[in-house]
Amino acid sequence: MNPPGGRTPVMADVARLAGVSHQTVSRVINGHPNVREETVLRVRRAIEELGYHRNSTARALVTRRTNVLGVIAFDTTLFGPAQTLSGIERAAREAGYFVSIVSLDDVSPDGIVAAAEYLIQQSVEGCVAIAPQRSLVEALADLPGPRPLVAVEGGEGSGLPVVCVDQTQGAREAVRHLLDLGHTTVHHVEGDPLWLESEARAVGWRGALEQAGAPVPEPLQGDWSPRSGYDLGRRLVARRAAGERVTAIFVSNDQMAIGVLRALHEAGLNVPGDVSVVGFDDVPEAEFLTPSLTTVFQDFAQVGKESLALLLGQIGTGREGAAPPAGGVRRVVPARLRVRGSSGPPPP
Amino acid sequence: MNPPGGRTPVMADVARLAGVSHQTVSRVINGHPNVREETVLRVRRAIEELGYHRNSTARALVTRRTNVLGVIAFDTTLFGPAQTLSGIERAAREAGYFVSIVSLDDVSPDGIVAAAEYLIQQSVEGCVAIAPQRSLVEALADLPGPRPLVAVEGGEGSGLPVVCVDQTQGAREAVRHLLDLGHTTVHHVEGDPLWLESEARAVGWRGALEQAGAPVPEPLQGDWSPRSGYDLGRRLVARRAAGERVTAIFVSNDQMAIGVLRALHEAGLNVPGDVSVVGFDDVPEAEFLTPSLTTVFQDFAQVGKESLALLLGQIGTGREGAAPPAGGVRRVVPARLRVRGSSGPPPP
DNA sequence: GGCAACAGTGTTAACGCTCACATGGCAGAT
DNA sequence: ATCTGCCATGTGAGCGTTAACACTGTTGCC
Repeated sequence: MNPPGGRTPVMADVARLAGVSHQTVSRVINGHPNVREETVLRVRRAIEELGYHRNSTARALVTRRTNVLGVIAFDTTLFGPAQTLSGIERAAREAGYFVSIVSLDDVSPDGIVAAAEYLIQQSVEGCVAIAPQRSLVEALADLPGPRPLVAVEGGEGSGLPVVCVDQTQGAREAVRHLLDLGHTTVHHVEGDPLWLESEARAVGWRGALEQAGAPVPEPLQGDWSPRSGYDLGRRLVARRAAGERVTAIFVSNDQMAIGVLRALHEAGLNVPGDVSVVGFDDVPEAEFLTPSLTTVFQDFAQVGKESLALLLGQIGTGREGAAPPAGGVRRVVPARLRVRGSSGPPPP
Repeated sequence: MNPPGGRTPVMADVARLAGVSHQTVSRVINGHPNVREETVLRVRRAIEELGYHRNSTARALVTRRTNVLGVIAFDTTLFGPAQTLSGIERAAREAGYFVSIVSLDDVSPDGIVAAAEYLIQQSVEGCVAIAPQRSLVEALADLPGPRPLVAVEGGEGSGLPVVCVDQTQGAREAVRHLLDLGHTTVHHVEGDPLWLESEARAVGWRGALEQAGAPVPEPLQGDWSPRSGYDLGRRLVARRAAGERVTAIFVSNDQMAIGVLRALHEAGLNVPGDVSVVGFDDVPEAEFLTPSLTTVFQDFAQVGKESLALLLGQIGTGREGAAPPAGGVRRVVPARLRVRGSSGPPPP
């Protein structure tokens, strides 16, 4: 490169080459209006020639804006979080922000503190927490962590602004769909009991049953994994063998539903002939399982977009010194039932 | 807060409160050895009291190290990339680096240039590209993008250091497994033809057939989606109906394999009785499909770890001014066949 | 007793940028 | 001719930190 000493070029190098002051270079870079056309061109050429790039660190130091947003996530390999993260990342880039992520290995308070510390260290301007667990949301709400902070799927009452899918409504629709088909009740395989989504879906399930005056069977607790679905599916098969009437199962996510389907199949039970199964998430393969899986779709991309919008709103108001929107900001994205082949009328 | 004016406290504020110079504060923060125990304590107390956090921007400016690594990814919602990203993130955090991600919406040259630009803007110290497509790798290798740069799954010949799973070996083992079971040949459903993984697996498939002297049927081109698997599965069913002997199918990923299974099922064909199916990826649900899916496991966590190690190595050598490791650095992580229920001997 | 070595601390100068203000020129109004 | 105002540009300070060096006082050794 051209600049003396082979350093990476700085603004002063560009200025020298273009025959202007460093301030004029700055003006050109930032699109300041009052620069003569010809000067702009000359500076641009110099920038090109030197391969100059603005040092974002120096800029951040003086403007006090890092242009970095943080994302705290729990398990980004799961379908939902991965989708949400992707949505956030896209929206952030469009808004001119960088995204720095930290994924937690476990929800221990220590881990959360460390993550919060980590993001503060990095001087993020704001943060989205994909925080599907009550303990995590609460810890984040109380901690002196990065602010502003928006929670995705965080339950109510934490005081944090929240964006979430209406899990309860989705679950209710799923269960109502099964009841409408003629089932006298619906069994439930829950997700990881620590997750808010699991809780909210269970609430929806129970609500729909109670509203219909249907009996509420004991739910089974899984952990989202296909294996737990399989194990609990076998449990349900055993209950059935013991005389309990199990004709419909609402499973809290699609992966577990796959395990349940497997257990039913092994027991020689037909889906939906003997037992109907409904999942949650609408993973891409749901449609192509055998039978294709009735499930509940969540618009994660929308969740990502909304949470970023909320966060940017907070950053904006924060900067203008206005009062942050009063405690209970909450945006809810609706869920949609997708009826497919795994649900049908009960056997006679 | 205590510091005058309600600003966020800076080092000088801490220094004043502790009755030392700002440099001593800096020493305490950075764990410099030559500070009296009692002074350390006093400074720590002052830090605590003021809620002081080091300004990472100022630090980065003077040390010329941002402590940020970039990750360029293509589609982080797919199983492989999501896993790899997670592995990278974890390894980076352990090494004391922040991770900034940018995911490409498409592989257009423009998009790539924009992503490269974006990361340079952010002054990343290095970058991992989860770049599964030839065009992407080549564009990145040629572009004046962020450096050092490590490619994950990038093919050979780009000159970039590469970490990848041995796709070809995995595919070869899968096909050999089917041939060993007695199949006279193995059909192949390819992934997205633009992806290197797809290419490498096809190479392994063809190689194994040729080595065994088996005929090489025309492969079918998919796009990784369950739907394409389904469509191509129906195509194979049609070929079978037309008299072609199709008893074993090697599918380039598990999602498509699910679609193929569905198509076979719809045609009344039994797996593995009539047709054997082998996938690739070993997604968590593979074991719980009906039948459980024989597939090839890839250790993505390992890939993430290795790529980060490679990148850190480059950053290290770069800093010490040593020559970068000669062109062809390439770390290969082995793939492992997981035999399950979807593969068996051919019908008589 | 004198001198080197070192621990413990302070002083000053960068790092590369933007902001606030200063300057000079030229148009139009007075 | 003088003033006002705006355009185009330059000058200087400062953002908060670390690095280099300078300065004390104590210890150890000949």
